[in-house]
Amino acid sequence: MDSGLEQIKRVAHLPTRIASEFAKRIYEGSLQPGDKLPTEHMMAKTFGVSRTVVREAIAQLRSEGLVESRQGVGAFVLERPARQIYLDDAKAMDRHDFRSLYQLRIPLEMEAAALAAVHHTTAQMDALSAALSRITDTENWGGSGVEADLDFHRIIAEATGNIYFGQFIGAISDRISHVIVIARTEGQLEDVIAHTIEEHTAIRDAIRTKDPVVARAAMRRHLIGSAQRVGLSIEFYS
Amino acid sequence: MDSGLEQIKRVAHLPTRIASEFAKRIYEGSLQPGDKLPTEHMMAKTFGVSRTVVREAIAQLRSEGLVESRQGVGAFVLERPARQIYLDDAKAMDRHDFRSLYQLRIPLEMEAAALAAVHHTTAQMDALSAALSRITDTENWGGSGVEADLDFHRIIAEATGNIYFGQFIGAISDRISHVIVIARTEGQLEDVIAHTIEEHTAIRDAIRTKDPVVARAAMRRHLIGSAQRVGLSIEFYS
DNA sequence: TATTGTAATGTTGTCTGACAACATGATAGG
DNA sequence: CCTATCATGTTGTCAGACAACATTACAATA
Repeated sequence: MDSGLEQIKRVAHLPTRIASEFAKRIYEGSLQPGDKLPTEHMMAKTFGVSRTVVREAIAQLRSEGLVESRQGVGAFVLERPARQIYLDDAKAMDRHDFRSLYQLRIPLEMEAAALAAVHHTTAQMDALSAALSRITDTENWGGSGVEADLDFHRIIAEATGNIYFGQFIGAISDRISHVIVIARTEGQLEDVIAHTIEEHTAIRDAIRTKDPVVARAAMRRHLIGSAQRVGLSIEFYS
Repeated sequence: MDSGLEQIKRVAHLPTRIASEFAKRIYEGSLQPGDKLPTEHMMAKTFGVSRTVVREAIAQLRSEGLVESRQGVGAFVLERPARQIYLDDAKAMDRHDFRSLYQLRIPLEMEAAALAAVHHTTAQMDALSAALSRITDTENWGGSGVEADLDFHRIIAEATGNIYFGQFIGAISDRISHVIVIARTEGQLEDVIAHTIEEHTAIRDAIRTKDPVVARAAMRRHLIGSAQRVGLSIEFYS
């Protein structure tokens, strides 16, 4: 089959064409979050298609997370998630996956601590101390304690001043968070809690020194300790 | 507003319910890539809805990349991309973004080289040498030369034996590849090429020694050199 | 017997019209 | 001023029709 002939014959699917047109407007900024799309009736008239085609196009945009429809009102452009990286979460994470992702997390978190030592702001140090207090003060080690812990790490990633550290470490945290919840619910020994709190405090203090080497070492110690506490043997060379 | 009342009142959007049902079947494996979905007519009868609702559900699934429709034939489940991590590429990458992503890439690639030194297979070493030959032999430094270069790094990531290294480094490579193409098109000095080839050869040879520390150091040297060659000053502590 | 052409049937793509359900704004009544 | 009702507009769903494409079966011809 001559591919030139096939190209001539193929007519683009109408809903996809219209969905692409609006996606383009959203991505290039001429349609902003909160903006209302034209009514279905108006779009059908403007593009010279049936309302069915318009509705299927909106179904596509909805599925892509770009718009939401409100019955009786219209379709509105959604805020695009600040998140620029997405980790597939369709499959439940088994122990091997967790170990693999944890292994990848280690060099990232260590580098983030070093960069945060150099680049943090006063506000970020305050936020880090607040997260540390939430870790220390929690009465729900496996619930809000995990949230505070992951917040602590996210704040460090943000303090690198490099958005990708924030994005990647945030994505990884989201993916492993429920595994950590389960691990903490199953074992709440007091010395485990005490070590975890001490290690986080040491990281916070190390970052405050502004010395990247010290900060990196404190994070390394915590990640090793943390892995051992959940029975993980992780090979790494950082 | 009492949230219990709101829960009772809210009826889920029909196309979304049907799309979710099929997405579930696809994710849990009862529908496999290549399988044909029931006809629209049959689905409408089975679910007791109009064909419009079914079509909007299929539009959603199509938009999620889970199915493709063939006119006159039916809708078929698509292969799910092996990729489990997605980097948003809606926005063009500027120099600052490139530097930030490169900064994050450094600890990952160094750790990957170390792990690859320990875990590589004979086939992976052969593939790495083949990619190295493609780098060395290319007459199109900015085209197939870049492809070979990124393949080289992907093979190393795969040789870690940890799928997340492959996924993350692959995602990053896809995102920065066209920037590298442009950089190489703009400057093709012979000593730049010679250094790049020598550094890749050193990495290949270091991984072959099975010594993670040596491999890590070779990758570090390359990443520093590579950054300098494109005029990037990157702060890192690995 | 093998190949080609045609007809029948089935399926997706699009259109039209109608009504249900929801939302908003204006107006009237207390 | 507040509440209820009505009118109008918009999305959600249904039903029917026809276009466009795909597949299969059967007949005609070499």
